[in-house]
Amino acid sequence: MPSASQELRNAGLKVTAPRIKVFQILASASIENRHLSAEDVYRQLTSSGQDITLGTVYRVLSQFEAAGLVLRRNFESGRSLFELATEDRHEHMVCLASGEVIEFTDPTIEVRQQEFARQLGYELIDYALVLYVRKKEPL
Amino acid sequence: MPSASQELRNAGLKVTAPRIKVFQILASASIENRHLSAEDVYRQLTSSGQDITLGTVYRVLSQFEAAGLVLRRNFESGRSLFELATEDRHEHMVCLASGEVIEFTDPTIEVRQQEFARQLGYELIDYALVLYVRKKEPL
DNA sequence: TTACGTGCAAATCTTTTGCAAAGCA
DNA sequence: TGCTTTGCAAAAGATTTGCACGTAA
Repeated sequence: MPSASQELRNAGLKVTAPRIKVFQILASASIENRHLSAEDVYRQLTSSGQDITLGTVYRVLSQFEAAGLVLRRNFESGRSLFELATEDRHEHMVCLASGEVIEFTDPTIEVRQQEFARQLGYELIDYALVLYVRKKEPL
Repeated sequence: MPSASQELRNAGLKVTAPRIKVFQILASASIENRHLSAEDVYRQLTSSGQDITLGTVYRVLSQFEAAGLVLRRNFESGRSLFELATEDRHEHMVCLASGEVIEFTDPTIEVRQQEFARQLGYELIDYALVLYVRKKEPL
């Protein structure tokens, strides 16, 4: 796995302390498949003694997004969630009760949709799928 | 087609002028498959001489959402878009070349996703699917 | 050195809310 | 009449931005 500095350089971004820190937070969150708000990133940094501004976190996240390092999700209204961009496709399931975001993959979805588009005379370039769900209470 | 007043009564909402007006705006937008922001609804009303507050538009839209009359979408960041809830499900296919929007339905999609959510312990409430495609040139 | 990045705080935008007046049933 | 709804304006929450200073290359 390339270092944060390396990733930043590859993306054409000047290497600075705030960018490295934000990248590392996102990278470790990525391992647990978690989506973080700007506030989340900010709190994780300040609570571990790091010195950064919320405004800077927003600026860094926007730059990362523009550079293709990060994806911004707007599942619910009111705030964006950020996740490190990876090569693998995954869909999102959003729990309407808790706001929790679950990632899942379904290899057949893409195939089916490719087929669907093809039948109508189109080539499938990309797609967005979000399931809105509610956790079932055990009876 | 039932009147706005009738729809409101059926939903258990007291019939008031602001509610009727907002419902009618959404209904006419629905014919063209357009999604409106609260601001859009507000402007359409005030610009046609109607007297209403943006705050009231928000309150009415939230009540409609709670009553199941309206769906709130969060496609892009920053703001919600509202559309009248209808019986029929349809997906959207957006042509990246022409910008054309094609509606389509696939009865198997919902079934498969319902199954998927169930297996993970969730109940599927709704989902959003957008295909980004490109028109194939006949060779 | 020099253009770019950051801290700080104020500004902006969307949405919600408290309160008193007005309206539906 | 009694409870709900609305207007008005202020509040709240998320995100952006202007400016002066600091810093990577």
